Amino acid sequence: MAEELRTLVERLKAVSHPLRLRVLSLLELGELCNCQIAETLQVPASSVSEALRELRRAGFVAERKDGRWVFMSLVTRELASPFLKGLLEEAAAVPEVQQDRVRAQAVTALAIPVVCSKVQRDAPTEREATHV
Amino acid sequence: MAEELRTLVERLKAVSHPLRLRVLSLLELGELCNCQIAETLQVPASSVSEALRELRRAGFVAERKDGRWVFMSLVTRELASPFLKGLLEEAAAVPEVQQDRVRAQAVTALAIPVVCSKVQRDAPTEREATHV
DNA sequence: ATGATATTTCGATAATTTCCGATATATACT
DNA sequence: AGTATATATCGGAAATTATCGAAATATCAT
Repeated sequence: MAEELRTLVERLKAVSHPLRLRVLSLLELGELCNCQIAETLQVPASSVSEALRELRRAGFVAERKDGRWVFMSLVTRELASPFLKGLLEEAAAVPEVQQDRVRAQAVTALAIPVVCSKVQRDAPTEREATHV
Repeated sequence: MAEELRTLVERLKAVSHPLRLRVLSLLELGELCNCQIAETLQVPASSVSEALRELRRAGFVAERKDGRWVFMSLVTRELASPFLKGLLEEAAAVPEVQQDRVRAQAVTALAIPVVCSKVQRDAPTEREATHV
């Protein structure tokens, strides 16, 4: 063990960001692909991709490629981290995060190709949330 | 309860910084004044003051004025926060933080005026030890 | 192969953060 | 009063980060 100070700070920075924190909390529900997250959070797919890259660099998230989709999930070993465990617990109480989870359930109920085409069409133009 | 996303992110940002994290961890030992921290960590007193301001803004730290000294301490209510508790636990395992605590014990063994004059003399010249 | 589409990287600007010496403010001591 | 000293604030240049459309890359479908 014996984590370096810089490493711990980098991990903290990785989650000190609204989008990245929301993405991290979403992944508590299980693995999701980039487009499912983009659709759930109503943000550009490139922003989600960048958020996931940072979360991966910090060691919180792992990827599993399946065809043209990349499924991201929490690294289970990380869930032993007292800090991450506490953070996820605290984040789960945040209203925005809870709303995201409701949206995610609607999104994951659909087949992935349906969701992703939807992202292609909607994200750049429509920015008003479909309620919730 | 029901913390806002923005609030949680601000709290995370406040500790996503090497100096601020070291200061926060030092305060686990008990209340310390600005100059004791500056001497312990060998950084300019103004940097410590700014670090403490951010930690105060985030709600982690409270001040108690006593003459020309300002003693800072952890807000005990905050220690109930799962995230902060986990973070402090994880930080306590970091070698740099452990070394800081050893230094702090030497510093707090001295009378405060002695320590503070020492800071006045030393801090501006010694620059080689700074990371961050 | 051609086209479609999921994801990543790039580019470029704007906004924010960092750092610390210098200066200001506040209290103590004589 | 004046001097000393503890802390806070300021200034402002450098570094870092945020953002998202556009372009690039990779895979699937026909």
